[in-house]
Amino acid sequence: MKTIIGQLSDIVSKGFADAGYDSSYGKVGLSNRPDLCEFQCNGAMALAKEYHKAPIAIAQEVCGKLSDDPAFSEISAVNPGFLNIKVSDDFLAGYLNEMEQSDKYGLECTAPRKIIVDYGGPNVAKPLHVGHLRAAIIGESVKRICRYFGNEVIGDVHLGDWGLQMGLIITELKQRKPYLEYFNDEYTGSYSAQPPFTLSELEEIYPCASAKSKEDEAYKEEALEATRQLQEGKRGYRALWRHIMEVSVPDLKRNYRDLNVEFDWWKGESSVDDLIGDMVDDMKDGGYAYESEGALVVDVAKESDTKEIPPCMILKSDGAALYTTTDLATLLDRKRTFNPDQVIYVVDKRQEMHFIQVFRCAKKCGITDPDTKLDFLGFGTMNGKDGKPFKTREGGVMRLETLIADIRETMLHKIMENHETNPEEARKTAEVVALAAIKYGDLSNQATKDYIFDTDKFTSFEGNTGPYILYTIVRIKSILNKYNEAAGGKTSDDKGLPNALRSPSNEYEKALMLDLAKFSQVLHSAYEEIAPHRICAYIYEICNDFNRFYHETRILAEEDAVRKDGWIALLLLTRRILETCIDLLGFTAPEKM
RNA sequence: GUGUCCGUAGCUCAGCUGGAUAGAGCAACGGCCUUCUAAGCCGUGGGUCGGGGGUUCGAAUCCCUUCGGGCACACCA
Repeated sequence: MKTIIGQLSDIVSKGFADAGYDSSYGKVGLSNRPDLCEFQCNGAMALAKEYHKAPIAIAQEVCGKLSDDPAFSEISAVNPGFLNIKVSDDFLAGYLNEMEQSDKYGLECTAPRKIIVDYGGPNVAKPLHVGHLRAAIIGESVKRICRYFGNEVIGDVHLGDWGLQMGLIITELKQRKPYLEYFNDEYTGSYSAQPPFTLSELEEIYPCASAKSKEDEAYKEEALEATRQLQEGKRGYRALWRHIMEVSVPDLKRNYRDLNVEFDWWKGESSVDDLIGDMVDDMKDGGYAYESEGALVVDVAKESDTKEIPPCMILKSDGAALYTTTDLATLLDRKRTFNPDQVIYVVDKRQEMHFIQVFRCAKKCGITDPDTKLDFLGFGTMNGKDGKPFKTREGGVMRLETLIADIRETMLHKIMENHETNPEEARKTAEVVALAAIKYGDLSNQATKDYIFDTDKFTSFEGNTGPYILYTIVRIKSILNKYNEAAGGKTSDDKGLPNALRSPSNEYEKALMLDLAKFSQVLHSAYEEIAPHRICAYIYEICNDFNRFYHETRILAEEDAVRKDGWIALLLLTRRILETCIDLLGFTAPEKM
């Protein structure tokens, strides 16, 4: 079904046409003066010039053609030329009832496309830290939004498992345990099934090696050489690599599960290693790649560039692959295995230049089809309250696990303070609320901007926070459950509940209904702009309007059964819309809190 | 240096393809619980939208300029 704005635009456009004007000026938008009207059309002012007429005169003519339309309870022409509109109660109730009956609340989807969302990008052998949080949260939401629109969507974690960091780990391990068979070139037997390190050892090895390489030139050389040998297929190193993956990947999966983040593909840089050789040859044969200062590069600059875009480096002067190489090969792999219409990269915005180069290079060399959309959704830095990148109190990088545990702890305390519940139940609730606090805190900000991760703010029950949203949903659930119990229902199954909405009986109810009616409109903007924060702003508005309505209306005590059932239907739809939205954001609501 | 993003209330942020009196939340102050979860609701105060020009009937929004900040500028990822 058409969005409410679409439907109103159709009506107003007809009014313009009936009055003898170009109907394309009849576009209706949300009111920016809610005190005056619910919707508005500014077309008359834009038309004034073309017809050499006062805008208010045009608006009055159009208004005259529309004043009897049953969709409006009020339409007026206001200086200098606004058309102010209030929809009729019946129109609104009718719209919501149609929504209620429709799949996805009447959301119109375009033809399904194949989309890959590339988010995550964690390095194996390195614990997830707060730097990975935004990619996970935003990417998961983007994936869900794209999927809701009926697209075939793949979430790919795209592990960092093939670069210098692997060489560094191997080098450090060799220094510590040179006697291991992996370092013996003469060894031809099979390697141990048991990894020669534990997860915590591995997590300690990488930062240690990384630090050494920055000070010790020879050490770094060795690591580079080890990286190259690993990529060339040296047996012992490949075996070690498998061990690193065995130890690391399950831990990553566990961490992402805690965030309610799920990937369809657990591919990585290493997955495309065998594609690199041919790909590079093709780039050379096609005349795209040439040697520059010892390295193999492809020019990607364009005349329209406002700044110099350096050539895209395909191979380093020592012949090893790098970030760009694996990203290009990944695009090739994606084309061959999935052939997506669109690939969305949810990555730190500091990497924008890299992706400009990769995208251009991929198109230029035919690695990606010309009509495949490559989108870079660069997100900003997560800062602490001091406005500087988020750190632990000691100034180190905070592990994601620690952050989550801290927030859960805070939530648990607050829940225990507010209600007496059994500790086990409180703990589970705290986990659910904590996740909402973290995710909503992130997603309610525009992805592209830096934001301040303020634990006190995000875990607060007041204001524009995840817990406030959840609290509102829990309130609704509570009423619905009580209604259901009183009616003798035994489950919280929606099927037994009334679902026919009535015309609003007061301004609070109408405000809530208008919010719900905007669902499709909001989702379209969130989808088209790849902007989850639109959904946050939307549900915050719903929650505010619901709580006002709630405060003004004694629902369960209402004696008029028809009216009461209408309200229950409204609550049910409100709850379903809210739950749909938070699911798109990547979190859930508890039963109680 | 070049490019790019940003600058909105004391703080954290909205503001759709230009529209009417620039909005929320937090913090401050004042109300509202014998009634469906007060983790709520209602109200008060708080702004030269960094500065200056321009386009337009109309600018926080578009253009130019200036100041202040973030970030990026080929052999890391």
